[in-house]
Amino acid sequence: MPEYARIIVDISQKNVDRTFTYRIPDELRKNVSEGVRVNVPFGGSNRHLTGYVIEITDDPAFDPAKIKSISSVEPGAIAVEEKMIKLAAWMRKNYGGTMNQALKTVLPVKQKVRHLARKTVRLTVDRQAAAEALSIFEHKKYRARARLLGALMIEKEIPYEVVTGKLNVTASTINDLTKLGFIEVDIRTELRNPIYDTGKSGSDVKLNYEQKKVVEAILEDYHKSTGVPHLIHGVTGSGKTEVYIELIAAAAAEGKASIMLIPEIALTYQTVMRFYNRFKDRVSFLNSRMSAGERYDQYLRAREKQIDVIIGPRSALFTPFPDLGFIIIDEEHESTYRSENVPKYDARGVAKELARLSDATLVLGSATPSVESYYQAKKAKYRLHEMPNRVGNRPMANVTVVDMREELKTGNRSVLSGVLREAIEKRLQKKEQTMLFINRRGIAGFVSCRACGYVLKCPHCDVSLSIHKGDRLVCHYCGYETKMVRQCPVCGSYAIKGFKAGTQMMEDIISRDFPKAKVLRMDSDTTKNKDGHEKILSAFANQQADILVGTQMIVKGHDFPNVTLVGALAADMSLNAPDYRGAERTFQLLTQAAGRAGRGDVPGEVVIQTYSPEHYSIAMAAAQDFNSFYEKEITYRKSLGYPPVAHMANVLITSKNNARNSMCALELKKFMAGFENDNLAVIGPSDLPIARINDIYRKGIYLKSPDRNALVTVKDAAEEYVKQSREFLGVNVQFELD
DNA sequence: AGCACGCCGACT
DNA sequence: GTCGGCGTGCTC
Repeated sequence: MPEYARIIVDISQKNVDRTFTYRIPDELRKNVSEGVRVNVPFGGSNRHLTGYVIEITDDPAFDPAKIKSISSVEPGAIAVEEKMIKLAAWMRKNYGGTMNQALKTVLPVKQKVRHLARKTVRLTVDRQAAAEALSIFEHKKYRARARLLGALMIEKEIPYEVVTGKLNVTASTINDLTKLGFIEVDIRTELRNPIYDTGKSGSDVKLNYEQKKVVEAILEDYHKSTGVPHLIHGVTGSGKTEVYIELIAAAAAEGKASIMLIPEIALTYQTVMRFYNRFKDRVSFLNSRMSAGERYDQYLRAREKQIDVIIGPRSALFTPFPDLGFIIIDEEHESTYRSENVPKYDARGVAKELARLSDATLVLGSATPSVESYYQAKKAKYRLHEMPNRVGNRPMANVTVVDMREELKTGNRSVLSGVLREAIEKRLQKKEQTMLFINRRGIAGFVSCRACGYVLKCPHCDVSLSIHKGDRLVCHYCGYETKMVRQCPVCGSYAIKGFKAGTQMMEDIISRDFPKAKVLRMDSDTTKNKDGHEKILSAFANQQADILVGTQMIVKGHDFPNVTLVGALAADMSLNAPDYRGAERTFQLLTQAAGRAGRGDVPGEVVIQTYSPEHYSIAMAAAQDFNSFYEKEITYRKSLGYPPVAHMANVLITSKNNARNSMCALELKKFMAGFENDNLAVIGPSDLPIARINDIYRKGIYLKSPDRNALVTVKDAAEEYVKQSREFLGVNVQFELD
């Protein structure tokens, strides 16, 4: 029977920002659970504080004689924070990590609050009165009071941290002087609004029949609070955004706010303006360039019900709206919805749980839904809405697949096929634009010796170094940088050269082959500085270039009315990725790329270059046939027991010590193998594709089971096992589910 | 953050 | 002696 609760008290101060252990009295036992708000005695005078239960445990982990008891459970409706803590508890359970890590993800507010509390200390009496008081204090040897008053006579207003820090004046002194009427503590909480009114009035958009039907269907469920998530499968250009806007407006009319997630890269100026024109200052946006303070202001505006909708990347999910209507996830198939950091959560899963906790409705939308989501829709766990037509019935693009093996046979050794070359030539003549997208995976710009084949590698990671502008070699994983070498360090040959990064190489080839064309390049290199994205994209939109060469990032989100040709190079590169999602990713990329062409009045043309034209992901993308692709893919997943038919967990074991890491991986595998049965397989340990990053060695173990809960059980047991075992000191074990 | 404890100068 | 400001350290 769990006896103790770990509690975080509601004081935003660094030295108490940790858990304290309290006893759970018998009569409260059934009311105390993770996320509940409680009252506890705290400190020498046992003053009453509220706190949040973070964890329930049997382990006191503290001198039991000194442990106090929870005095009461806070009754009433679920506070926003409480809901978020429940969400954190759920995330920890489902995605691993510690409760503290989960909390930090969910309550960024808590971290920022102390930086934001812009408190200042100000003099409230005139100079003469202050001078009089100062001389009295000095005479009486009241040093702290004298210090503060003296400082305030030079500077009328001083930040609170400076007073307690540099001036070394304690809160009690500040209190006393406040009571005596000499000073005042000023707390400023002015909220910034990142959107500026352009004065343009909102244009009323008329929904077409298809859009109206979807909106009505979703609202019907929404009003009935069925809790069923919705999946909108709408081709590029079918007008999903208008549907979202209608839903958000409908919820706002009832005083409920909505969260809309977008892949960060897709938050373009056009999107911002569309929402702004409709919702004015009742909409807020989040992005990674915003300062912590600005972001925190948006959270406050949400809590104060000043906004009806927030739009942002996956972290926007944790906006503390007291009353939530819709959670919308646009482009739900995007990989950016999976967090890279612990807890390695999937925003779609978290959104579903948050919707459940808030009695809100989840809406997923995509032109190429993820296999997981579509599978849920097929099983009637999600309600599916199809939007197969483009707004205004614009035609779909014509797609040509070029077999690069045939090109080679006919003597074309260039990366451009004859078909694509001709098509580009035609666009240049007609003054239309072209986008070339390269599946970058696998063709990074590594450096190798032509004489002995030696490849330059990062001294800290098991990856090859990439050559960058000038003669620098860079590791993409740890940021290690060095100068390009002239001579092979192994055989001494001078024939050591870099294969340029895919996009850079393409840019050079295009410039050589089409000397008259103006070319823009977009990849992680050219977008590194602030607003790099926006600059390149707007230059291209303003037709300052004929051809845009880039990585996957160019196929996402943007509308360029004058683009009539899209070329996909090395389309099959992502097929060879070492995981089961290769085909899905390839299909999605190509379909999205095809959606970029011909959005204007001119029908588009798409050329897909590949070495495996027969592969279903490429053939179906060319035919723009999602359903056939899905059927093939789900059959494949079924036959091999991959998600979403079965569930998987990746266990990542990392350590600075290679031998120890391998040993622990084996040890852990042995432990988990004890759970194996007909329904649960443990595979590994195995070397990861990158066996070392930043001098940290990495091993992987995989668990497979049709029952997700079975995986959670093993995960919990293994985490406990690792915590107990001394051998795992210095070895990090992370779990990632599906 | 806010409270108690112990130190130290000042005043009765 | 003792009163009261001040600084430090701790809070389950």
